[in-house]
Amino acid sequence: MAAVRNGVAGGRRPTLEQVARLAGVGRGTVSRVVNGSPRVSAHTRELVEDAIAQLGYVPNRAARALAAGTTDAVALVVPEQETRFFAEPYFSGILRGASAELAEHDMQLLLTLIRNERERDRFTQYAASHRVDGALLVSLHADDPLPDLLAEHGLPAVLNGRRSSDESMPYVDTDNAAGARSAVGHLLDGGRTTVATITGPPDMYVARCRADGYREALRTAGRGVDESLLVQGDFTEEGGHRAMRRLLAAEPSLDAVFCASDVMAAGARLALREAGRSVPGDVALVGFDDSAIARHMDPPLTSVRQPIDEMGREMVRILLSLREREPAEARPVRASAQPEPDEPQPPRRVLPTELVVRSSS
Amino acid sequence: MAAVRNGVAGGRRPTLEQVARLAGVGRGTVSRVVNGSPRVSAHTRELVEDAIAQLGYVPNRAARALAAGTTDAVALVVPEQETRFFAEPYFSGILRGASAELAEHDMQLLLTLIRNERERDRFTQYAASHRVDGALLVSLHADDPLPDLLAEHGLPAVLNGRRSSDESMPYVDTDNAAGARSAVGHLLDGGRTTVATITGPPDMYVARCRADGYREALRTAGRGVDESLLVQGDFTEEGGHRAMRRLLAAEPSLDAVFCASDVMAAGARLALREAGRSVPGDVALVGFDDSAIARHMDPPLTSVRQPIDEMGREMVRILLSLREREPAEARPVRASAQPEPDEPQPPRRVLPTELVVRSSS
DNA sequence: ATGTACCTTGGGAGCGCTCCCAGTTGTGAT
DNA sequence: ATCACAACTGGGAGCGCTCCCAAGGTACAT
Repeated sequence: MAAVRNGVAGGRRPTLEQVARLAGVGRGTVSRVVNGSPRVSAHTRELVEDAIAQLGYVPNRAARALAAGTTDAVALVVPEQETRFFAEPYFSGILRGASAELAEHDMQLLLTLIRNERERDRFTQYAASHRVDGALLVSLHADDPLPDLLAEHGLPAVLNGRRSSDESMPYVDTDNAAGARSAVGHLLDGGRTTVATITGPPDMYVARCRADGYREALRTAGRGVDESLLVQGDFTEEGGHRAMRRLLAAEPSLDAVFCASDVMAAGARLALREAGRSVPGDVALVGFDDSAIARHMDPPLTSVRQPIDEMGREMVRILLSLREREPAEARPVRASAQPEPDEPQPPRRVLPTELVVRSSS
Repeated sequence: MAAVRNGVAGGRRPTLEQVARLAGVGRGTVSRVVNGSPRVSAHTRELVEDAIAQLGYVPNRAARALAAGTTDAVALVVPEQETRFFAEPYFSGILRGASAELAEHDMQLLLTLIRNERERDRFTQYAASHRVDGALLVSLHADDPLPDLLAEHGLPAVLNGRRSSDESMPYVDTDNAAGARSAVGHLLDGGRTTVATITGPPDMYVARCRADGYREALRTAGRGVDESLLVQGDFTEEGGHRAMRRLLAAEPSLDAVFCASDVMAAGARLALREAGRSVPGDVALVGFDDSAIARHMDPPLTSVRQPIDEMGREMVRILLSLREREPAEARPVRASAQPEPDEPQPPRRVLPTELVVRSSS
């Protein structure tokens, strides 16, 4: 590799040192100016800024990372067994929100898809080598060891969605129960009498929340909850299809269904069509997520919208606030059950949902 | 991976130096082992590997980046005026493919969404500070200055899709004309007589290619091309809707339409429904992209699939090969029109498409 | 004047790694 | 035994930045 590093003229990128020389000041001063420290006189600052502009100086991030032990980058980690997650606007919403918020803080987003054991190890190593200042964890399964691994390495992390009702890590979630309540309430308000629901897998907390919301809405309306009207799906179209067929067979008088996801609603819609039931004439349908699918269904699907972009943004905000609390240094592994006095509990945020009414209900 | 990460003296992460001390060798030797250099005796290598395992050593990437001038990360850049791009499986496919290929090379993916001027500047700076070894550019407009800016900074880049027929940069594209030909050929084979097309904006090369494919297919079948059957859309649903209405008004006898994107096909479908035309009975419909929308339309849409994952992978492969040709060092800005003897022309790759036949045709 | 307190400033000391040049050792040929 | 040559190995010299301490200035009170 015969790299001729510096051409005679204009080859290499200018360094702090060169800026300092040109401005006639010391390195430290330039560093202060670049980092916006207030401890620089106005006059000197101007001098340095001129030199920076003249040279087109851009700080070398690698050097900064090495010297300061901070990287100005966070990882967005997506365990990706489920392609589902990926194609959904959900993902892109998180991405967009997180990216926008990070940009405002002049930080970078590292995207990490974890497909298998090997890639998880790879990421753990990466985190261990402190190439990122924190991690946003998305679509995590309850038994994923990743959060613990990160905590062990002293890397701050924020979850998207709780893994259980007593989530111990910082998280951002939507109010799934409230969303479900509004959906079911809407169906009842519309005069529907027999409202069923197609749920997600019960080992997912989000699915339980939505099912609970369904029950609460019925109780609030003074109706009893017929557990046979809760049928389990798995967040896939095929699962929604099966669930709907089962419902139709068991409960012919059914006139409304709340599906815990749009994708399942699409499957349910198909089953209804096959059974010759019209939507919303015979059966009203409501989904969850307000995805592209919802808009393109026939008829367009009423659905519960989550403020996804905002979730992404909020995750970043929390992550950054975390960083301020505990310096990026690897802290000793401490019993996580024992919070410190000035850190009463991990920050968390639950965002509201909104019902988008379309013609399926 | 029960690495005993920190010996008695907890706290900091082990360094090369510590590994060297423990193994009783020099820093250079450990570095060689870590980087898989062959110039180390088997015995010494074993010694070092033991020490690494014992200490749970993970190289500090920031230090490596600084010392070696290389970062083991590439940026995926998405100028995002068009949300379209983002929700589509197209994006996630590229992402998935690129991520998988990068993981195999132990490299990281930096995702950069560029929403405005400010963010573009930010990225340019970032690239200039050499925090990435290269860039994957996706969904670029023909007049985007980004490629030139990157070239100026000596940062290798690969495009997704050509900007014109004589693209000067390395790129990966699909054979859009061939895809269109197969779609239109399929419609003709099905006995359709009056086949129209809804095109994309003519200032996008991809749109022109698909329109050309449409023409070629007609000619190949021995039919003339009636230019009034080419109606311009803009890759949005609304545009597809408008275009279809125009077509229906101008050409009542029409019995097939090839849409240059699924999204436009969805709009067209709506217009057909409004006009009381059945699909595929009265009018056959074919889209392009094979997106989620295609599968969920009623009836499911026949569409042209592109090997998107593979495109992402291939982009990374090309980028890495580029890196080998020209060392990451900032090379002197050279006249780009003057290729070097050992670098005849930028690498490029055009991948084949596949027609996915569903019930809309 | 002298002292005190507070700012600003320069620059040494690393951060952990790679590069590369000697130095050391081992091998085979003379 | 001697020499040439190759194969290993150690460690100095940075990479460009931040951190931090001490030096120098300035302003005000004593």
